[in-house]
Amino acid sequence: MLRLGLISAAAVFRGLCLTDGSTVRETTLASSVYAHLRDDLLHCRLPPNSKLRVEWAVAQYGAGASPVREALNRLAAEGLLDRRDQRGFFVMPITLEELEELTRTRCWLEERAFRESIANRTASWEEGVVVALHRLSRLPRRAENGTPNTEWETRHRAFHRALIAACRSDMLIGFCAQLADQAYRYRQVAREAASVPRDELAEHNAMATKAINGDADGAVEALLSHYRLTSELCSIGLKG
Amino acid sequence: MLRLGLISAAAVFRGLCLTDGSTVRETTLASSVYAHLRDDLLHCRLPPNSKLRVEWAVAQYGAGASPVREALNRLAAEGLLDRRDQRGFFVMPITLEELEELTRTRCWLEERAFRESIANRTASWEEGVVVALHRLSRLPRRAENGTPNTEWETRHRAFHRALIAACRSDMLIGFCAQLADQAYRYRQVAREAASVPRDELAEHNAMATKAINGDADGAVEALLSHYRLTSELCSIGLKG
DNA sequence: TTATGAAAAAATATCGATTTTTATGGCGAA
DNA sequence: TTCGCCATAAAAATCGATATTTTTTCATAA
Repeated sequence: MLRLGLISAAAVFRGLCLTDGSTVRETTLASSVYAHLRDDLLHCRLPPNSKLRVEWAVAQYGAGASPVREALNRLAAEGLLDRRDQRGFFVMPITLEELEELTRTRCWLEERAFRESIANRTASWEEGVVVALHRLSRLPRRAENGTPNTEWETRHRAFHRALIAACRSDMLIGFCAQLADQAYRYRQVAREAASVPRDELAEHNAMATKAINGDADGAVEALLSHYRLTSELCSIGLKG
Repeated sequence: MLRLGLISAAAVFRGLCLTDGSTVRETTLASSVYAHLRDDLLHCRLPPNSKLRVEWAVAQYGAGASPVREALNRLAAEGLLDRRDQRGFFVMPITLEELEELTRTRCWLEERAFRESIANRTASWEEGVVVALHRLSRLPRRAENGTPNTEWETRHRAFHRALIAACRSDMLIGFCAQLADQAYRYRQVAREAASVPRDELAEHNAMATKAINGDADGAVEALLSHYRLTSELCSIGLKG
């Protein structure tokens, strides 16, 4: 069946290029709406703190209320939306306090995951890190005109996932992914104070190399200062 | 409007005594169904690995497909259900491997949360711990006939929440709560090898006292052995 | 007997309309 | 003005029915 009427172009095709993975063909409308909404939330195309009306989403994504509400419920459970009974859904706010809590929590969890990964490292884990780093290094972070490079973001996410892949806890990896989603929102809205020059490739190189060499303390130090610097730049972007 | 027909008694009243809190009056059908389903899942009244048909839940909880599906989507996002597009929802399985991963992850996160809580302890945090411990100590874990005491479980959860309450990360507290939910399921299904005698009050006392006295290492050691022992008993119950 | 595939049954996913609740906009009174 | 209060509008929540997909059944052929 082909749905017609007041629908956006995005709604026609049940697929999407995701931030944390490749293009996927969604099988249900609910999952399609979920993926699109998630992408719009991560890129802060939906303003933080604003109300997200069901009717708006219905018109925007070309689905009925049922699949839209299912998608909204998922996103609320993941912490990207705030759900209030009888009141509707709201885009989670962006605040300095939340950024600080997020950064703290993220450093705690990623340090543990990274240390476990290093302690349990195998050849295939090492290879995954090397490949992810190589792929990341082949792309510029932004285009010449300063536009963020979506593919770079995808590979960046994949690289950090590769670092902790051997930690032996899918649950912990999932938590880290949730925190990475939140951090992504902050980077988008703050535009990360692009003025400060930064050699990200060197940073990524350092943490990967040290991890592979079994220098856990050094690797963790590199990873955490990477996150803290990013957070600091976001913080500047938020204030300024 | 009053719904009639093939509905269970539970469906009539939009309220519930929750495992991790007191009785709440739910405001929407979706939230009511969510709370009931969650409770049934935590107590393994819905068999692990079994299919959870939407129609069954509709009949069981006396709501339409829309609110039921919203509830199911939330529970899937929280890791209590497995959602497969076009296939439906399944109760998450109970396996030895998952128990081990769960225990590992839980120890990592709770240790961090506990250490932070102790490092940032305040008078009101200490008082919260003391009160929670006292309340827990006033109830038997089981009735004389061996029936688990629901109120004890509630207070047990509250006690562990109190321990990490000062960690300065609601996100981490939320993750710990999710892991506690999972652990609760394992304890229910394994019936926790009740044969082994165990002085749980002493265990709780030890971790609380050490934490309040600022003995972080000792408190963490007490907390983690508490979790590991429980996990071990569950493991025995699962195998046997 | 086992594999195959179409028909039937069952279950999921979705829509369109209705009910219920909340938010809004005057309008008169303190 | 500012506060309440009712009528209205808007939005959320929910239902009942339908469309779509998966699963099962069962007859038939290899």
